[in-house]
Amino acid sequence: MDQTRGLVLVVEDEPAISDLVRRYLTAAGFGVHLETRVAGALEAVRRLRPAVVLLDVGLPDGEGTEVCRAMRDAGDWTPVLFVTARDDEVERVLGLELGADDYVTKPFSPRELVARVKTVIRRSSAPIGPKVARDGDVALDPGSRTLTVDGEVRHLTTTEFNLLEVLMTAPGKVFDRAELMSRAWGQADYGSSRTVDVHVAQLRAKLGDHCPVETVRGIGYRARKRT
Amino acid sequence: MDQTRGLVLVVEDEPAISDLVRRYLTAAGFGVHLETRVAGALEAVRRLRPAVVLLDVGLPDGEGTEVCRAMRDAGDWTPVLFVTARDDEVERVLGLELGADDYVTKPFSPRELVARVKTVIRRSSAPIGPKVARDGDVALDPGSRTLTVDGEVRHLTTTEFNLLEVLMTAPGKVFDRAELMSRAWGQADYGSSRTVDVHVAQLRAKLGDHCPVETVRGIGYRARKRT
DNA sequence: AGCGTGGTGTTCGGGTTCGGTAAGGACGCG
DNA sequence: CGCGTCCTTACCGAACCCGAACACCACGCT
Repeated sequence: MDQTRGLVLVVEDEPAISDLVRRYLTAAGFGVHLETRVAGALEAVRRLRPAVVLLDVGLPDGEGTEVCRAMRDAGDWTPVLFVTARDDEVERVLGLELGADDYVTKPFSPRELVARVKTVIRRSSAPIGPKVARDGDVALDPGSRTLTVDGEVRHLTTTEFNLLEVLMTAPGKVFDRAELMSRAWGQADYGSSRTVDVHVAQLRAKLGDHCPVETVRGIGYRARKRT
Repeated sequence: MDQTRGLVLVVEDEPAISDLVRRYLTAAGFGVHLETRVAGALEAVRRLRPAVVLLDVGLPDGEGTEVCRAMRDAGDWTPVLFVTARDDEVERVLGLELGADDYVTKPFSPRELVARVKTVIRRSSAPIGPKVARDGDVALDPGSRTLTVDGEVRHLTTTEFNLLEVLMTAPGKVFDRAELMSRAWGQADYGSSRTVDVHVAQLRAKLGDHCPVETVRGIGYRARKRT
């Protein structure tokens, strides 16, 4: 098992899930180390210096969120990807305080999990410095989760920020609504709902003329490409 | 039957369903191979190397889950999409035990099925470079769904873009009107109407002299072949 | 060359689909 | 209980597709 792409620390107590995750991650070229408790997790992070930590929220001896918080308190900003059982845990996990990088909800598609691990790594291994997506006057900082327009900070809700982040980190690329749902909400929704549209409208209202999001009729949306 | 978007292996014993699925997938540009038994499925996977496997859970000679498990055990990570009859099969199929990539429950809308197949393929395929179809000054980018002529962006409607994309991704190949309808519109039914001609006219109007679409009298249209 | 026929280019209005938006309910949080 | 946020629904205007109708062109025949 070579780990050409880096080591993933998996903290998960259910063997059924951890086995599955291990198989997929190793098949994708990652190394995998497994912990089942909060207790051992922190120690493992320090010792192994993984590229990503995959954290189950519900563990036998505590919550995965504790691990993340402890890491951040110790100055460790290794990317963390949460696995949540219920949707209503999502809000808590994705809050500003915690510093989670992404999350997936059970039951999840293993392949999607791998895809998210890859993107998290790619994001974190990008050139250091203020990692901001920008478009003219608009600057988006995923680290502090803040948006500045004309040098002036504007408040965005969690959903709005996620949505704008997805769009602006791939300028020019067109996302259909299902894909936006999947990326910004963490769950796929193939029903015909106008949720995405409403939040895009919110973004436009808040950003005014600066809003880089444009409509692609019949398909979805995309962020204006900087030329 | 050519398969511009890849081959889908459908394992399904009910002809009513498999016929429907085949129609929609081929209309969407996928190649389709049908198996009705667990027995033949594995062999087909090995031989045909499909881009996706669409597995019915309930088959005459076993469960579709066996196929998935056998594939994974053999080191085959081809994306698998399950079709389940009952909701309570979902948990078992998705992630928790098996490593399916997605699922649909009967009865499903064919449109949704196609959307999911596309999603699964997108997730599994490696990060894509900008694959642009070009002809001289004309460049077509499927990712951003933009058309540039002489470096200047022109707006195309969804239908126009799809049509031009179909033609330009197979330069030199002649398409009759029914085939164009099927590829660009995603539906097979075709009365004798002049709809295609109208949109070709629109393309020519928007692209002017640069338009690579030429008429093949008595047959249909083709994109000029650049060598 | 003239002419006829079948195929194609083009125009245009009706009907439909799609996206913007506003209003209201659900939910969690303080 | 008030507040903020999210999601749904319904309505409306605009963009767009389609089909028909008509003009035009290519080709073959006399």
